[in-house]
Amino acid sequence: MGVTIKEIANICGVSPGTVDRALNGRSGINPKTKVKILEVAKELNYQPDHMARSLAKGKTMTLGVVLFDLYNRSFSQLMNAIEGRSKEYGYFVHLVLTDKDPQNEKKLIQHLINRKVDGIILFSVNKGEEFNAYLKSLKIPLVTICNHISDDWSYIGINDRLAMKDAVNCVLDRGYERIVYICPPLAYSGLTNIYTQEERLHGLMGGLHENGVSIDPLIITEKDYIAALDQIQLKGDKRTAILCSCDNYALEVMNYLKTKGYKIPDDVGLMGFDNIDVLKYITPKLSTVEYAIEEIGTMAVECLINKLEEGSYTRVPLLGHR
Amino acid sequence: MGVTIKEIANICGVSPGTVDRALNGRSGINPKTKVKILEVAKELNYQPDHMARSLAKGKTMTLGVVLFDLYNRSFSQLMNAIEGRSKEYGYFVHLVLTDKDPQNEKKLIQHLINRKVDGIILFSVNKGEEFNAYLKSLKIPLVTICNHISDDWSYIGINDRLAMKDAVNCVLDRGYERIVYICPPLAYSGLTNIYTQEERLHGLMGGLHENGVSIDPLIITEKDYIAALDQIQLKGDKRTAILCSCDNYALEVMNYLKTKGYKIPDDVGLMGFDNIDVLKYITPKLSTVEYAIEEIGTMAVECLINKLEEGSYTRVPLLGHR
DNA sequence: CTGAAAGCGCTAACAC
DNA sequence: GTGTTAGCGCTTTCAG
Repeated sequence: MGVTIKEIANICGVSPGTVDRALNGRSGINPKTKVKILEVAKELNYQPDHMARSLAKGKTMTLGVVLFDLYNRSFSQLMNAIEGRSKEYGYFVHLVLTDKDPQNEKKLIQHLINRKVDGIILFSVNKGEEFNAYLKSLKIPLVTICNHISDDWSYIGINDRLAMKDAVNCVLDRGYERIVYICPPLAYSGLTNIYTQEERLHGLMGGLHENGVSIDPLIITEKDYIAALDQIQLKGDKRTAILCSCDNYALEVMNYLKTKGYKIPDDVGLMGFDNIDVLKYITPKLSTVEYAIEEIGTMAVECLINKLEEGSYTRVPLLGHR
Repeated sequence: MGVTIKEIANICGVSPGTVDRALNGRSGINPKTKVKILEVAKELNYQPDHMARSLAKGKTMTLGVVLFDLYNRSFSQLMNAIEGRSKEYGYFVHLVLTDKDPQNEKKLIQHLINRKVDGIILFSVNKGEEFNAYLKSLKIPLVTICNHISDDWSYIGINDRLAMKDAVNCVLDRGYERIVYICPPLAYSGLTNIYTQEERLHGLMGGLHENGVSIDPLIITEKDYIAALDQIQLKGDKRTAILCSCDNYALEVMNYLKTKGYKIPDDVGLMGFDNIDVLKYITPKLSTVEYAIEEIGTMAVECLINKLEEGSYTRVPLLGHR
């Protein structure tokens, strides 16, 4: 197919080794022969075979990225950021989507290993000791994002707990006295990795039980949370606010509230989490928790590449929110 | 690192060739030795080195995917579909994002070539004879999506022209007599590949000049189309409809109209294109043109893989819309 | 400064 | 049926 190092060597009357020296700027080569080789290479539009190089060097300059899907708006923003930053460092990405299926995830990680990616950025659906041990056995640099697995790995994310607590305080300040919390993933508690969601729940509970306040929220974990919500009396003597563990749910709830004729935020309060970019088109404005999702992506890349090239993980502080 | 075919050969007291036969189900091997080899392989958790295999076979089982970005909602839906379908066929994807920069795109395509992807799915920002010749020189199976380049390649997309024409007719039926068309990409006419946008424009013009109708639309191609729109008197003796070449613009326009206090669709008509999934959360409901964006992705994968494995492109008819 | 040669791990054609 | 061997294209060590 393409022109090889060998052909260039033949044409220049030198050996493949010398061509390699010229092409890769290694030392120990006569400037004149180097120039000539480079000329010929350019002439022939030589393009190195990445595959062969990787095999020889044992390094692929590829990062594996494991995400749930690209439907959730945050995930595509995340991926966009990861792709961009990786490219800047000369690494490229190998994206696999698990669809939140733990078995699938294991298979796909194994696949990335077989493809000899240099490192992995993992938004995991698996959890637990066994899985952690498996990851360790892979002996590959790995950075976890959004869902924590264990302290064996760098973790990039925000302080979800604190963020949700702040959100709760904000809601209480506005005078709501009754809280409905929507978080379907909690139904998978113990089954899959819902670390982020659990953190947010903790934040919720924390916010509802301090500073003299003590409110017990009504927690909805049904998959069909709209149906569940429909069973609840939303207007009563106490003003109700519906908090959602992410904007996606909040948007669905908003649609529901609209069809029911409830006014937001007067009749019912509503709050999301993530500040996905489409919110700017939504009316009424949805209250939410904002943080830099792209930054999670870029930090993950930097942390991973740092590990690859310097040999150690950098400790990344939890990112901010507001 | 991992256990190799050679080690297995040693352990089983056979040759690497035989191990290969067992592992890859090739014929000409004693069932008994095969069983033994497979056992040992499983025991040692043998994992084939994809890199080495690719080098030896000259096939990577990887598809390169070239998109603008993942910000546009349609693009992430597209990518999600591509990843999923590829996986089903045992191919994996190598995603690169051009950010609509033609030079960048060329660089990234070259990169995919160097990585020896088996085929490419291309949503191109480049166009023209020269670029087409370049693509041909690559001698690699390639499928174009959304933006047409030339008939040298399979093209997967919808009949944008007809779809827009239908949309226009629909708008006219509703009694609007003045049309503003928003399509900033048209400013790049001749510079980058805006095939899809041009088709939509043709559809628009077609719809406005037939069946006795003859309306000249006001076409806005400014990057800051909101500012441009702000210069225009929207309420007058003739009812105005604003058509947008995609939902993204329509959403921005809707925000603008809301702040100006215009009622949609009474004061001003508004129509988008794409039916991106977030529209279901938008009020008032945005009129739009719907088509199966995921299908473009899956068809592209199938068309490309068909070419890879059968050796010929399948002709894919333009997909439907409504 | 340059060449020769051994490998990276796997495949496949050709012997035995 | 099985072993041998020559690659795939590039890197790298060791002589010279």
